[in-house]
Amino acid sequence: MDTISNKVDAKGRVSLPADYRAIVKDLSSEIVCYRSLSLPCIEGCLEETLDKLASDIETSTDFFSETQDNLTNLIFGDAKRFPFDSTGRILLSEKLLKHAQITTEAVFVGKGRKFQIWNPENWEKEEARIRAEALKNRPSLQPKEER
Amino acid sequence: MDTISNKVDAKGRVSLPADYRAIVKDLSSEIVCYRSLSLPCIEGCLEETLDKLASDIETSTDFFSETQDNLTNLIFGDAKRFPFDSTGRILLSEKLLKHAQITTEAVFVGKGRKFQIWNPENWEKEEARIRAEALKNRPSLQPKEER
DNA sequence: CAATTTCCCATGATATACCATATACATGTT
DNA sequence: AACATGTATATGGTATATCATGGGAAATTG
Repeated sequence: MDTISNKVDAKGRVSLPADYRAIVKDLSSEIVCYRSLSLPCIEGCLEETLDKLASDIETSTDFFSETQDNLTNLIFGDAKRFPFDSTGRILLSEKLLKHAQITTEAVFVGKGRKFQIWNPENWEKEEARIRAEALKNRPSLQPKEER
Repeated sequence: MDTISNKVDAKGRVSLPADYRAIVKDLSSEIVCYRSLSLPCIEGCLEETLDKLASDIETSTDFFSETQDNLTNLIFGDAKRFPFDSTGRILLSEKLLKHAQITTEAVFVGKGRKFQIWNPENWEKEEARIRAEALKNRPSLQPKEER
């Protein structure tokens, strides 16, 4: 999956890039979005992905566990279903847009089973950061003819 | 799923958010609410969820099941059915409202199989607390999210 | 019979579904 | 290679349906 930038209109509507939609659509007609815990971006995935995470938590802790309580609150309290309209758009909420500082342009970044939605400037910085990080951790990948 | 704030009128009536209702309604026309054991909020779920909890504990071989048994009894003693009116509202009792310190505004927080109802200010604090906690413990969650 | 509770209808606000246009992309043709 | 044509996507706007909420009528209770 690649990185695609789409416009966000005054109502907060964005087209989910066609490539993303194709993967999602026959499985279900809606996706689930929530604020990233550690980054200023929106995360999206299929509902089944969240369900799986939830049942993982349920089986690893008991009904009265405080950890479980916190996690389910965090995940399900923040996540929301976003159905598509007939042209393949979703209507993002104020809360999500604000968290990701998105106003008129949204960048979709594929992450395998999930994807992220960024403000263009923030994504640019984040990508640079990730690249720098990757190079630092894998010196062998660095071009040698540089010098 | 999702967190939604609705008004509580003078009679103690609140609309159950539409998204919540959709999941509940065809299963049964009423939900079950009770005071949270550990937090200043109301918890709600389907009756079948409580039934499942009870039978899970009956068949459990867990060493601590006696403690859980007691907790379950506490919940059952407190729980009460709340039917909807024709517009999808429930009438919360004085006891529940007082426990959650709710007067004019009620915040619904999704938790997957159940949900909580909070006083807005209390929820704000609680959410901040949970987020901070989750960030601290993030390393253990990370592997699951990554994939 | 008074007081409380339950039920139902009316309204305004909001979100959703639908339709129309514009843009980009790919395909095939001259 | 350039153009034209067709298809699929993206974007903008409007009508419609749904929901939250307030008020009041009917039913119930003490």
